[in-house]
Amino acid sequence: MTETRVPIPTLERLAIYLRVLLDAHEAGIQTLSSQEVEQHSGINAAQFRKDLSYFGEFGKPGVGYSVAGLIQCIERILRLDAEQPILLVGAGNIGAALVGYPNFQAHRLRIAAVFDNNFVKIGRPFGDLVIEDIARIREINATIGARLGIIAVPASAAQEVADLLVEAGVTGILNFAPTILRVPPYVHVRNVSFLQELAVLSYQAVEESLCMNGQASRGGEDAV
Amino acid sequence: MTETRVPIPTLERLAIYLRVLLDAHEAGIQTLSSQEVEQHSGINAAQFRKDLSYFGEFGKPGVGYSVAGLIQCIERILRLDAEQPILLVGAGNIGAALVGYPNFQAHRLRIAAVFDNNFVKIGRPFGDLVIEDIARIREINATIGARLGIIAVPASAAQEVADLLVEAGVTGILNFAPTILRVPPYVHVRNVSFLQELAVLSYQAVEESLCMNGQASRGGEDAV
DNA sequence: ACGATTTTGTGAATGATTTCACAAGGTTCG
DNA sequence: CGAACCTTGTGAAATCATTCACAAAATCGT
Repeated sequence: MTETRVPIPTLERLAIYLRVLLDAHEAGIQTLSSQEVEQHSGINAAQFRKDLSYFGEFGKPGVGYSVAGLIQCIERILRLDAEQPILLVGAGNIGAALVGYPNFQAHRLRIAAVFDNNFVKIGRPFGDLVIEDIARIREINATIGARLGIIAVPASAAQEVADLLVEAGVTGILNFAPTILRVPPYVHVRNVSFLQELAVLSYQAVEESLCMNGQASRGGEDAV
Repeated sequence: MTETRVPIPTLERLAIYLRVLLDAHEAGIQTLSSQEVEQHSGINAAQFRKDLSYFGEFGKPGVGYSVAGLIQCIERILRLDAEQPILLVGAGNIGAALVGYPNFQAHRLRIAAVFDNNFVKIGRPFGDLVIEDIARIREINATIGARLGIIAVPASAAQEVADLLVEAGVTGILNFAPTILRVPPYVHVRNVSFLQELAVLSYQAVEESLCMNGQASRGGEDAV
């Protein structure tokens, strides 16, 4: 195991393995081989082993992986071994879905505060929380110390919110708004776009590549 | 442009380009060069050109791309040139966020029906729609003819719902439940996992690779 | 009309990720 | 104990994706 940078696809799969392991643990299974993980995750056994090899050696040849042990290791890798507070900005439909999402708890992810800029909403209850004024985000996160933030506001406000989150000390942003966010290089952004996912499916669901060759201008006005 | 299979990353980016183009169109811009698209999308200009090259030639050397023209082309590629009906299963928080999502319209994606298995919910209004009994999904899609479906139910019910969607004629599934779905090979699935995204961010947001090397068994019981 | 300038489309080069294949370590059972 | 059997961890090979770099095409100014 040499000291290389961990590929992002590996990190993404780590979360999948964790889910499989938690399910297995729930079911009382004590040990799992990479082969069995493949069965449950759909991810190639060699891939699983190589993914883990970026972080150390966790299995026993001839036996497999201790479910409980590997859960702990992956949780530690992903910093999910201690409760991870999250700032949510945007008390709309998506925000409501997130605070009501039951699966966060199992991963020790906790939405610690909700913010909005709509003064009608501020002060109202939202799940277990009360909606706070976005203007107070920095002040409030001085107490919470969250490093993760979620942007669930319209695209037009997303950049402004991103700036505020960064200023409040957040270094990882989950962005639901359909915009490219500009952030300092040490801040990580992941975008979730329902539209993008559906667009890809829309293409794939009709596999006829009727691949229209042609020049640029059609329908609309010509270029220049 | 040789007859290769289109890479999935290319399809994902197509949706991003479309958004940039729609924004530019809104702003009254008539022409865009690949360089300018890079500025607005963060995606390398050469990447943009190569992505398009899988489908044909859409630009004019020395000029760039007709915004209106390219919008039409990408919409046609992604099958977003005609209204695309979608079946939503699960009238919970995530379902509510989706039916209330304002950006679908601009992409001619329309949630055409909502289903649930909870008899308390069936018949109630949900956005502009009325919640239908999941048992009637096949019958109802015989009229709608949707090829896309969204699963927004708990993980425990997701596989069952996937089977029903496939039976109803859906060939593309957007899955919000944290499970691996088993579907026939001609059906495409895309998973959206908030947990996965946050887990990756959680890792990235603290870049100290304190990389614990060690043997498998720790904390819990030994393997076997 | 023509040289200077711009920008496309695309083979080739590079880089990243996945898969293979196998030595080495561990287990089981006679 | 030792032979048969698993399963891991990992270099090497194969596959896949991105970026480079440049010929060809279009425009503009004179």
